Amino acid sequence: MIRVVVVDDEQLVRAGLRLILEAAPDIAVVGEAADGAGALEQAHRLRPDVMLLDVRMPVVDGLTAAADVVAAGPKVIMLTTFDLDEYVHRALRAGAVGFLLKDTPPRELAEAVRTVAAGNAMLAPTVTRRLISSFAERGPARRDAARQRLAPLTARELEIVREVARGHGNAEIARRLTMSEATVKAHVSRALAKLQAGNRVQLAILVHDADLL
Amino acid sequence: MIRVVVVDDEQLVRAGLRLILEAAPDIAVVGEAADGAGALEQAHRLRPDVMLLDVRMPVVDGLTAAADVVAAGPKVIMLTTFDLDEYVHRALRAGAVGFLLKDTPPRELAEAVRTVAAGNAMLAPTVTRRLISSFAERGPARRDAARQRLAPLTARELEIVREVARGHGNAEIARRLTMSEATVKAHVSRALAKLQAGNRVQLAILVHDADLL
DNA sequence: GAAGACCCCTACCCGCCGTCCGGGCCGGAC
DNA sequence: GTCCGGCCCGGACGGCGGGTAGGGGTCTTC
Repeated sequence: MIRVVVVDDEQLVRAGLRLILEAAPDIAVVGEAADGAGALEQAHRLRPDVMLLDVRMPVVDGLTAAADVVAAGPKVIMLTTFDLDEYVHRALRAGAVGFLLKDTPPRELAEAVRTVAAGNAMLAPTVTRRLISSFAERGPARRDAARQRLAPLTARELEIVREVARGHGNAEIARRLTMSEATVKAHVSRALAKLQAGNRVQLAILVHDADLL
Repeated sequence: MIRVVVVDDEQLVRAGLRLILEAAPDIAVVGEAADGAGALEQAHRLRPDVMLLDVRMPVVDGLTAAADVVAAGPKVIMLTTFDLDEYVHRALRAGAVGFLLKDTPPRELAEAVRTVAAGNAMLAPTVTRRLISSFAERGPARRDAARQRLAPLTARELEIVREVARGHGNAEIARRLTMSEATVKAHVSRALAKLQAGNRVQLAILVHDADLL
């Protein structure tokens, strides 16, 4: 049985959600709250599996409460009428694993609760669409290219280049890896040649684009 | 009526998908193909609304064909047995708006076709989950912090620091901005002091985190 | 209109970075 | 065994990078 708490400032909405969810045999609504503060309190006291959080609420809104609720244990599904980008960003950064519009069909809402309880994620289709495009654009396009360029490096060379990318000087790198500064320079030089780079800055950029830290 | 083409190398799978989809009154399977080449041909000839593409196929696999199919018009939903990260990355970069596992329930499959046809996106829950976490991590958290650190720089200093972040040497920067190399050094030096950085590499990292190029 | 603040530019000195050269070590090929 | 190639290490030299000091320009502020 999946234990759910419903949070919304409008009692009518809470009642509606409760009706929808309790129609499912494997879902039980064990609590309700009317704002973010109440949500957090319920999260600690009832320890539900899933929490449905309205975005806009008086006093403490859902987005503000989300991070604390997530930290308290429950999976969080955000509910909203408008899928504004800013809402989505903040919600996902806060650790929410669901983001649904209030016009979601009842069956999908129950399905979302199950999906989230199982450790997966569920987003409204429009949200998914934009998440994908933001991923495809600034996604691993450059990252994979950078990794491929770094491929010819030796394990040791890569290790040193990563230190370079952290902004460390040769002397410091030498201390960290317990070797002579001259050796560090040699490795850096070899890396520069292999990657056809002129600067150690360019090495750092490559490593950063490749996401290695 | 949503017009769909099903692409899979196994005839049995194609037949199964056709059965599932044609059970829906608003979906019609208008074609089939057994590999990526066939998929592309059908995409051009039949101009379907949606194309279901298996990832692993002989000759031309689905991931390779996806980009061309997308360019030809149809929305693409990828189908696979395993949701490997690499598959997902390539598929989304190729422009696919759906990524489903083959164990998806029939009802959801039809729903995915409708969702995609309507211009939205549909991913398997496990895929959504990882997409979210990759988004939350590399969110604008660090970007804004970096921009704030760069704030005290003057316009000119920022301009020069950006050149530094591109991996250019002082002499080259001097040529580009038509000034003396000594001047470039002075600006860099000021920037280093303001940002409490020890290296020009650290400047480059800041600029990159701030997303300025 | 003079002082002050800020920005932009320049010149010189030193330390770090990068290059070139070479040696020791291990693996496989024959 | 011997040769060969790749990888890791080290030393000595030239050039680039960074620190310091100072001059000129414009805009505010009194």
